[in-house]
Amino acid sequence: MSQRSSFFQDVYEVVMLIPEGRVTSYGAIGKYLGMPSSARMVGWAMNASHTLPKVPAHRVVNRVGVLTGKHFFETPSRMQELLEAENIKVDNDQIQRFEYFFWDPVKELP
DNA sequence: GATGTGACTGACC
DNA sequence: TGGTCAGCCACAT
Repeated sequence: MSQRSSFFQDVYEVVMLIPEGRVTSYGAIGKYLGMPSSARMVGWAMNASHTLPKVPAHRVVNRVGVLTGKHFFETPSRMQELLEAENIKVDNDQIQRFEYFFWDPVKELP
C-alpha cells in the first residue's frame, strides 16, 4: 500500500494476515498481488522477509504443501515445529490435508 | 546498463 | 506415470 516499498511490502502484509493455523502458497500470494506467474518473486520476497521477524514465512509453502523454504529457517526443523505448534500436521516436510489448511488471500481478503 | 539468480508453477515428453 | 523444460519478474552484483 505504501509507495516507498515495493511489492515485497505487499507480500509481507499478506503473509502477516495469514490466520493462525492456516497456510498459503506462493502462487496464491502472487495471484493476490496480480502476478500469478511470478510465484518465484514471492519466494524471493520471503527470502528478504528475514528482515521482518513478524512475517510468518513458515505459513507459506509451495502449491503442493511442501516446506520448500524450511532450509532458510534458523533450523530446517524449525518450520515444521512452528506449523505443528499451530495444529498443522506435517509429515516428511509436507503439510497433510493441505487443502483444509490452505488460506487463499484472493478469497479471504476483500 | 546488462547478466544471473531464485523459498514457484504449469505444461510437455 | 513420472521427470524435465521453460517462463515469470524483481533484486543483487
